[in-house]
Amino acid sequence: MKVSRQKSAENRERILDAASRLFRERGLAGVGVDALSEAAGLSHGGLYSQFGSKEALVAEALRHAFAGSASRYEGVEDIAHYAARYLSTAHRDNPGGGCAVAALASDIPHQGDGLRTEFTDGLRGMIARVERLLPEGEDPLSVVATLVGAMALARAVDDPELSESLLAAGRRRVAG
Amino acid sequence: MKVSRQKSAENRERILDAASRLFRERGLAGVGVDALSEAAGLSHGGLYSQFGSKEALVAEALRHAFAGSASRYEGVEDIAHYAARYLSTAHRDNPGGGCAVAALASDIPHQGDGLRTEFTDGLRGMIARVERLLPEGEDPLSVVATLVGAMALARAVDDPELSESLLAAGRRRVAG
DNA sequence: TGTACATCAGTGAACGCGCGTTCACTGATGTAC
DNA sequence: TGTACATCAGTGAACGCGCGTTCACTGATGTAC
Repeated sequence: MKVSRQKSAENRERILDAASRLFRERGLAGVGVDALSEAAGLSHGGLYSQFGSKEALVAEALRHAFAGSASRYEGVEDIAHYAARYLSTAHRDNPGGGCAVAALASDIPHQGDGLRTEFTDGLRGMIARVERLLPEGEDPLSVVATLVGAMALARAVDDPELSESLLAAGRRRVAG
Repeated sequence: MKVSRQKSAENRERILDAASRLFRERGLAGVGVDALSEAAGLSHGGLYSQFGSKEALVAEALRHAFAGSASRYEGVEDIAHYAARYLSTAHRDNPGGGCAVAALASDIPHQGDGLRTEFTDGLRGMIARVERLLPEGEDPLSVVATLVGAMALARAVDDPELSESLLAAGRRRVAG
């Protein structure tokens, strides 16, 4: 059955919310079209009528995730505060609602050009956000590398103590 | 047909070489059993007779990759030299022969306990290697986070200039 | 050293399954008059 | 405002395909005598 324009727009938003969360939680290859449509409360056909292909949906979901990241650090005014929030256990334990760069970094090299461009744009946004908080002359690229690396490793290891140490070491290194 | 013990051991080694390379190049989910056995020159049945399951093979291949990493930095005597080699374009462009930590970091959180333990062991090896090169009091964890983060991002972005800058920024940060 | 035979690494057909995608269809929406 | 009808978001069955895995079989190896 047809559905009102507003309802359709709501459905689209619901798909993107679910997709961007699931992709960050389980990786791009770890979420199928069925899981995506079920999480959004539609049949997979409905999802195809909105996005046309899984790859197109992934690209939009990635942009959606980056838009959320941009707003999440708005009130932050110094790099120590940023690092404390980024390298927190709360962020580590909530990849689905967190930074898409840290969640998907090693997935991206195996993806198509469109996705890599989307990812690069999102990373540039993070770099710009960090740069505004740094003293003149400090390189935002190495700070971002440290933040992303520490978070990715803290999520990967199976030793909680080592995980905490990685976060703490990253915070110290970045905040000086 | 049966095969001599030596031939069988050679086959096992050949499978592990191919698997550890392919997994680092395409990710754990990106390589199927057929691709693995073809790369090693066996049927997939032969692969199963050696390893029993894909997950068991992945675990052994990961250990195999880490063993290679351990030997690759043997001659290195200071951290600047280590960083220059690790954050080189040669390493960036050869993930299949490079560091498994950087290649697989964000794959690992979605894997079973055995693999996470294997990964954690490999990461500890890298941390120990870095620690030996650092001056007293410097934290090897933040150095490793910077190295891994810079490499993962340099491989992910689609802008060659940004990629080079990420490597260079990491080298500067680590080497002082 | 030579013969008989059990072993078992490797073969290849077949399995069920979930993947991404297609498509004929439905029926409320929203437009034309 | 009321009626007629074209639109199109969403449904659900079906598709081919590649996945990981199983298993009856093969035949050279390596052992027992």
